[in-house]
Amino acid sequence: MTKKKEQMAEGQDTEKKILAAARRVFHRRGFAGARMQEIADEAMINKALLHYYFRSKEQLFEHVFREAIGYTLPMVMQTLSSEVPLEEKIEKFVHSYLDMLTEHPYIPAFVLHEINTEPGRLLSMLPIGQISECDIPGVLARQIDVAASEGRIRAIPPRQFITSLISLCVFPFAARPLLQIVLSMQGEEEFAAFIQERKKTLVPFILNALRP
Amino acid sequence: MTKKKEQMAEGQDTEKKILAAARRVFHRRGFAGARMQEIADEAMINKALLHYYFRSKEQLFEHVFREAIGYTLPMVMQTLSSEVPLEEKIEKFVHSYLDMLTEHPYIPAFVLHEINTEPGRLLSMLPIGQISECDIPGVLARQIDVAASEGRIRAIPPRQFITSLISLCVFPFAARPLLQIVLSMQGEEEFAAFIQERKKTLVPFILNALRP
DNA sequence: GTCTATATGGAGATAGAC
DNA sequence: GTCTATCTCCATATAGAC
Repeated sequence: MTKKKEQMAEGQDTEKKILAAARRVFHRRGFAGARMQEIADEAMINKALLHYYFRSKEQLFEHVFREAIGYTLPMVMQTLSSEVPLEEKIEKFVHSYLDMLTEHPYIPAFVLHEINTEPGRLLSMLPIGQISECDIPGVLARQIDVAASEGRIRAIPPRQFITSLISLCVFPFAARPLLQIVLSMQGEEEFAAFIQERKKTLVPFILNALRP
Repeated sequence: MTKKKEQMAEGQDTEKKILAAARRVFHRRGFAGARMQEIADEAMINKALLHYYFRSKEQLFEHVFREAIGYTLPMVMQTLSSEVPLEEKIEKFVHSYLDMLTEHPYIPAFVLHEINTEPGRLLSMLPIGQISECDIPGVLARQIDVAASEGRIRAIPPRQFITSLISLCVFPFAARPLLQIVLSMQGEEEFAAFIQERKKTLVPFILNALRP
């Protein structure tokens, strides 16, 4: 292996280490609360290297933010706007979403905060085209209409249904520290058990809510 | 009116103006993102006055945070741990909570962010004693048990039920900017209409979800 | 590519006149 | 109580050696 290849390999590795560290720090503290020094420490490299790889804090943040959106939004949109039957779709959504959030538990609080703090600047980082293109409310409106006319479910305003579906999955992760107090569940494992239990109870809860 | 009284009156007025401005700025930007200068500008006073009234940014923040908790948590705890029948309690909770959040729409995102960012420091600002004292899970566990044994509802783990109840009310406010895109509702009034609609659909949704 | 050292600006906080 | 001016520190960012 030549010196050059070693350097390249190191370089890619460093970039990955930086991104991993930046992810953790930005997710924990948000853009305004994050410190480049803390990111450098977590990546075990020098602060100056951050600027070598990603020019500015702003640009490093943009990577992390786009990545967070990329992990979550496409799955939500694809699942909700697909053509599988409504009942099956609900089950699939709850399971996929809770699994994904278990892997990335800090994304909800992170995205919600940033989107509320700087709506203007961050909206440009969202794939608005994709979002309106896949037309979740439209697809679900049709599915609800059909299912309601067949008497399988009660009618419900599609936007209310979508909101409820997402709320029930995402909120526990965003509110985790508070929930752990109110429900007296301390520790990682207890919360994980709570989410597993939720996977089982949420599907019948929602299906029942729609029952005629 | 003496000079002294005028000064006192001015003083109280200034303190109120500062708190009102601090509330807006902290709610929008969070602790780390807020600037004392911006608070001073919004209050239309000098930056130095902030420190005259509230020694430090930290202390000013503590006022705003405690106030936010005070607006929201007591109502939630009292409503959920009261002894009214379950069905009635659900209706009362949804209405009171959505009304309160409509008045303070930025509190959810604010509190969720801060509690995730600095769990340790902020937990000391929460009335932990009160929370565990009123024992929401205990009261609801009993109510659910009774209602289930009478065949009025299906059994459901209390902590799952509490989480769902709160999620369905709070999340739309915390996720408002994203929801407005996904559901194409632009503007203040459209969102207000959405919340009013939610008040009507949420109660039957939840009651139905519990039906045997 | 990676480091040390440094420039630069901005934010919280204080001193002191009025 | 309220202001202007200023101090001090810290965070981002860059320069330049290796």
